[in-house]
Amino acid sequence: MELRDRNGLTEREFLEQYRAGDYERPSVATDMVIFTVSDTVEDNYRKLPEKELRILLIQRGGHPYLGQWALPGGFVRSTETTEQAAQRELWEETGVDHVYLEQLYTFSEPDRDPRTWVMSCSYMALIDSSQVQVEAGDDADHAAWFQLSYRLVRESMELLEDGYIKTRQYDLSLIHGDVCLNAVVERKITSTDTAHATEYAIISNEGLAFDHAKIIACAIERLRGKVEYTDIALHLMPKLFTLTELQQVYEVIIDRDLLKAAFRRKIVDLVEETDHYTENAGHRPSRLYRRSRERI
Amino acid sequence: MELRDRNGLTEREFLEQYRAGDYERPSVATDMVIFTVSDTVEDNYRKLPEKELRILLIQRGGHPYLGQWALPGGFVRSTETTEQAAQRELWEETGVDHVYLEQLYTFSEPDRDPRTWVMSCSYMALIDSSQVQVEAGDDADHAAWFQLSYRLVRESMELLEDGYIKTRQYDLSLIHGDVCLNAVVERKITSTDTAHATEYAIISNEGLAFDHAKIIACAIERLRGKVEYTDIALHLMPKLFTLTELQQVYEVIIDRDLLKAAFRRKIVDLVEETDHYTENAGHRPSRLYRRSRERI
DNA sequence: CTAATAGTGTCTCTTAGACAATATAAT
DNA sequence: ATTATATTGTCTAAGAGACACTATTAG
Repeated sequence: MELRDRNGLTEREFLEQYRAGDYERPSVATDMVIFTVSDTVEDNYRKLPEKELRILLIQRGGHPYLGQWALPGGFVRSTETTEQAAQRELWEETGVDHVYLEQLYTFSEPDRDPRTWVMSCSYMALIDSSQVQVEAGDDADHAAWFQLSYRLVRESMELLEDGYIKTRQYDLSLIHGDVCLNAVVERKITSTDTAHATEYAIISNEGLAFDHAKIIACAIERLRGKVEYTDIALHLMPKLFTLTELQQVYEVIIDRDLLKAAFRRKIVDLVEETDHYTENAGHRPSRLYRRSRERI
Repeated sequence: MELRDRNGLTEREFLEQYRAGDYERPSVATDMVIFTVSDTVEDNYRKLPEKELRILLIQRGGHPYLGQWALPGGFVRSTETTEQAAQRELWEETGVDHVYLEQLYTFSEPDRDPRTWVMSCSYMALIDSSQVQVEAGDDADHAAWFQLSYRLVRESMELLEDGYIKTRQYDLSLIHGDVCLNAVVERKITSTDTAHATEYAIISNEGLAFDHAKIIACAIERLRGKVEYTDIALHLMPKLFTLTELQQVYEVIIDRDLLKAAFRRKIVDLVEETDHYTENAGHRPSRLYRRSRERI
């Protein structure tokens, strides 16, 4: 049972004498796309407020990208996983603790950070509006919630001998008060008999630091995809909500209107009725629901 | 336009004087789950051979995990992306160049490698059987294709106050000749109003190095998921194939039989007819298809 | 002819899309 | 009563599951 390697060492002996090589190592950071949904103001007392999708950004106080806006993030420590680092970062920035958290993608272009070799393991977090207390973090941070929109603006397809290249350009726009950030992100899918790859590229970018436009694009696409076939959207809802509110959240995520009857049939198993109703709405009250504990 | 930070430095000045901190950095490796599909031998001249799903493993020649089997992989260099490292590794191990390649997940438990702090950015590759020339790599490598099976063996659900914990245990079995590796991987989904997380854990493990049982489980689940709604399976097919072969590949991936008529309706848009047919089959010849260049 | 697979037709049941009808609190 | 939303019903078209029937080759 005492296996020895070609130098005659047992595993214990090998590990005791092991010294890490002195080849270069990257720094590894986590960057987080933290989503929430908020109500817009509505002055007609009878009308329901609309929903908007927001993410948290932090204005950079030092080089590089001084003054520009970046995703919250930080370096991973040798005593934690990337996920724990993300959770720590989330807590530091928002004071929120237990949320939906999902790893997205690891970005590793060697020159993505001008300082040094930094990989970013990105995460997506969903927090419900009732947990977003203040206007986020301490003011020193210049943290702010930006309204997000992400729209297809160009689509093209090139046919090759044995496959195709499909290119889609999306307009990413982030708005917080007077601050308006804009980027165009391209998603290029190459698919031939012998290869298949998806690449993101930043075509234009105003005010977003690093390659964060790519990371945000990646997050929205994941969120849009998962909304269709999971209960992920329910993690953006408070404890109690109406079905119309839930539908609004779906609509703001996929950026498309849904038919009420079909929507309700689709999500009926994801929610549970309660005996509570909305009050003082200026119209017929709506039953309140909560996330289902059964199924899925 | 010349922004200066709190020390009065411009970005160029800042980057020139920048020295990476001396905090600890992880090594980052890529590990690859390389899938292919092969025919089993069939002696009845009339019967079609069955398909089996295989992945490439390499027997370790040094500590740690001496003699055990590991995924092909290697460290990422500071001049390349993780994806390029994966491609390089793939080329070194199989001599195959352009294939379907997809990032899976970054594993970062600090103690996942007993030598030092190593994160693994894992990739899945699909190569078609016609590209698998020899029995893989040089013999010195002890590389081998293992037949893979991954089956749900236990499922349980615990209801909580505000959610549930769903636990699934899968039996992972890898066979190559007389070598038989077995592992049980648990997938635990915790979902409450305030949190949501998916964790993998290795319950038992015989002969697989590191946390590679987790990585393999992650890859199969991704493959199974994507088979349902993309044309991913077509990257496992040679240039020309019959619809029955394609159905066999679907079946071996999802480990379930499909109905012929329904299957053909489902994939009709993913393939294109050719004017070629199988020959000498001992029964009615079958039309050969190729991957569609249109659509999707 | 026989064995084995190839390929197509059709019935049913379920689901998605579209639209309509009815219900109800606050002012 | 009016307004705006809540909730349910139904028609249709499309799709998935299940099964059966016909076609075609090597030997």
